Amino acid sequence: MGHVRNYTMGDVLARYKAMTGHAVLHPMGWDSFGMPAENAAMEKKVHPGAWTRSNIEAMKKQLKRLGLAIDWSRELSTCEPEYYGHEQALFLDFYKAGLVYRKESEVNWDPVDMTVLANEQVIDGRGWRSGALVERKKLNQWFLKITDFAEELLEGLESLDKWPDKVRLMQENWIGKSKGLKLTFNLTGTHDGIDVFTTRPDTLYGASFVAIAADHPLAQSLAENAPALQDFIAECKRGGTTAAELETAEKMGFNTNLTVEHPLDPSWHLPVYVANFVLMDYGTGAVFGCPAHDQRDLDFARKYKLPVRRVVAEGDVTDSEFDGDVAYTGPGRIVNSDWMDGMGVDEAKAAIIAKAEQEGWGEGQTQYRLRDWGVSRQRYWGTPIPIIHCEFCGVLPVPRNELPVKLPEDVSFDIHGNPLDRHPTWKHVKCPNCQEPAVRETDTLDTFADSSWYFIRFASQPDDKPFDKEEAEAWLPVGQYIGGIEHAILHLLYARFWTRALQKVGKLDFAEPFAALFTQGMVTHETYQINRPPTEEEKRVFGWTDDAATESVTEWLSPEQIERHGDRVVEVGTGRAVKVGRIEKMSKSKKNVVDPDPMFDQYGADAVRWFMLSDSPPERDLEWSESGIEGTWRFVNRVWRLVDGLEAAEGEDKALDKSLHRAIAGIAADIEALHFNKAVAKVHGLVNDIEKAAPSASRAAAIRTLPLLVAPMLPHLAEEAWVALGNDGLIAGQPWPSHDPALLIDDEVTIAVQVMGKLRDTLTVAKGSSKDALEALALASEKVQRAMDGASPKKIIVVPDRLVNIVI
RNA sequence: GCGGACGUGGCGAAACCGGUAGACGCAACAGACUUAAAAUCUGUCGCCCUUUGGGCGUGCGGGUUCAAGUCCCGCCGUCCGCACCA
Repeated sequence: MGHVRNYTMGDVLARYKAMTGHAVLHPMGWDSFGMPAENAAMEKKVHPGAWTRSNIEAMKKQLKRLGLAIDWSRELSTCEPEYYGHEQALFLDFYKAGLVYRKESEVNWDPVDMTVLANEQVIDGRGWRSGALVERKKLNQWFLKITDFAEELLEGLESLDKWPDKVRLMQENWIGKSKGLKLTFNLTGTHDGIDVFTTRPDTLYGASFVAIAADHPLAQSLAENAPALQDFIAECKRGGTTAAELETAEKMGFNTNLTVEHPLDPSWHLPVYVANFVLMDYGTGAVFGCPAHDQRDLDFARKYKLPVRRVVAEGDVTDSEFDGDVAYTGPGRIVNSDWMDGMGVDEAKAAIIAKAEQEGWGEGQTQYRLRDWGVSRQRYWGTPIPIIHCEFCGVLPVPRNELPVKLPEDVSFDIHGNPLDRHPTWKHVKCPNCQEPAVRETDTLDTFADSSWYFIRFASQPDDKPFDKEEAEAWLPVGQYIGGIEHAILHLLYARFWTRALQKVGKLDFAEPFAALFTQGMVTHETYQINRPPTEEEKRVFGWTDDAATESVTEWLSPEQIERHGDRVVEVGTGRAVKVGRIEKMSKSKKNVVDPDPMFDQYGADAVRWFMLSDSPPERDLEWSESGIEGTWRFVNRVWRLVDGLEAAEGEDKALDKSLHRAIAGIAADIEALHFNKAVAKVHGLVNDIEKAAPSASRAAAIRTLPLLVAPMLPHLAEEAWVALGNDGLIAGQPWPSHDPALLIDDEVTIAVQVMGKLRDTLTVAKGSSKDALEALALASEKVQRAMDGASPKKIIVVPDRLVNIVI
């Protein structure tokens, strides 16, 4: 249903835009590589390709029933070599341009299944199938240099004025530009130093330790002769790789017993720790800790009993000794900092950067939180990375005339690990340079690569290259992109990067792929659970004894498996009590899904479409309900009855004319703004007015116009109505009806009359009445006089055509 | 932990630049039609009271203003994202 909602919105817009004279390209494709297919292969013993293609067929059938005005001639599927072969060509273009490189990076490693796990396959620090404690392991992996574009991607956000502010802000934070100081702490008694990046150089006098990442070269070299440190580093590597896990893990440190000199006072020595909360990927992999003004540093300092020195005054508190467990990160005057005392935070930052640069122990630097895009996946169901590794010639691109590098079909998922790596023949090739035996790269590309350029392929799809520049540029950038908020950062940022990368290698001449973005809400439904005794099978598998087996198993139920008797909810058939759970996004795992097909059967596609557009604003979640779909079905029938019962009549109905012309203008404006729920409300309003009106020429005209107004939303009904009203051809080709602007203006308005801000009366007056006239009318009102209770007005506020407020 | 949002009747919501809170729909209730039911149609529908009137009301507590759902400050609650799900 989530897709149904998404595509219905796009379809309404596409149909409306066509009616208003625009050339519309409304294509459909399948982002069809990825883990679900491999999971299905493991669980159901089907080939990922067969599983994927049959899903696509089923979904396509469903979308066709929904009545989408889609140009199916441009359909594409990312798992077919006709698509991913071109992607491999683009990858090689990027490789040639220096936008691709290899480096070591950590993955979640399941030591039992001997396989790499995705973050979602790590549950509470354990592998989802094996239950083994997950470790972090380093592998050589491929990266795209998105950081080369960090500044551009940040600046580009400003031009995206048709994107939600929220998404732009999320991307801005993701890129995470920060200005600070990179400085070197000299290791006491040596000529070596530790480079540290800080955004708070103003707190340098509050430093009480230096911490380095477990992967930091210094930590690694110290560990060579220190088993305790080796153990500590191993400890740090336990657990997942996600930011949430790393940052919520308990702060741990290992004292190296080394010290560094404070750059502003070489006689002041700070201890050096290896710490689990310092990330090698960000900055220099080392930080200095100022506990009084950073929460993480404070937690760490309290745990290891390190000094906590206040260097920013909190209000008038300036004591050197810092109490409490909440760091102060707000503004204030610098204190206890020698020559910086009395400066503001920003002033101090600038001053110390200047001093560091002058004295040569540091320099001002801009850092980005954005990391390069790791595109390697140790999986089968993805685009093979077109690279060959030769023992003698090194890393070589696959020759262009050998593309596409196709996935082998004969693979098995019986044992773990990457099937491409295990395949007996696939990876063994001759080196294109020296002809000696060599091996293919067995990593495949992140599926985000597939979704980073599919919109270009929609616009232009020649056989011999990924796209034709002129043809693609004729359509692009995308005029309106509709997707879920879950894509706010990664997909949208990668696609923006990919487009820029194409621009850099000369394939395209624009930077931003999506001119306008809309993020729609999810379709949700209640969840249902029952407790039931275990089956014999479950007892056997889980080794439950008969005693233990009296404990019940909790199971999700689908909406068809429950029925209501008043307030009671029970399971169909068994009558067991059902626990009604939270309203959540429809998902197969919680079984709270509603299959569109039976709904099409029962109510028709138009009623389903209307439901998707009604009530909830499109950016918010929509709760599916049985009574809701019945309501929309009734409405579709009402429209049909109006058309079916049309009688020719004479005479003008001015009020209905106004209602019609307002609806024409209002519905158009709402669709343009993607306020589909408001457009639906306006259609309801018009239908109500038509039903109430007596027969007249105006009423007949309104009924004849109605199908055009609902055509983008209810295309099937509209076509039927069009024919029933005696018109030729398809309504889909008709222009949107025009409206008379004169009919949108009222000659009378109802204004509010308040006494002391409270509503006491309303008055209907001629539009544009003078302030004096409104004031006089308001004071003359009996209700107003009663409310004033003899008091005399002190002040009267008059907002023409709006209200009068009398202050006494 | 960091970042982002959201909170209005029984429910989904609307309310443009601060100017009549609750348009429109769902559910519910009453009535008409019917032998009956469904469908359809008509009406009621934020809460409270001393009911041609009045008081209260947009998560909670403050503030600004003639006037606050809307602006400001502080809370509370819920949801989403966090780089190998897509």
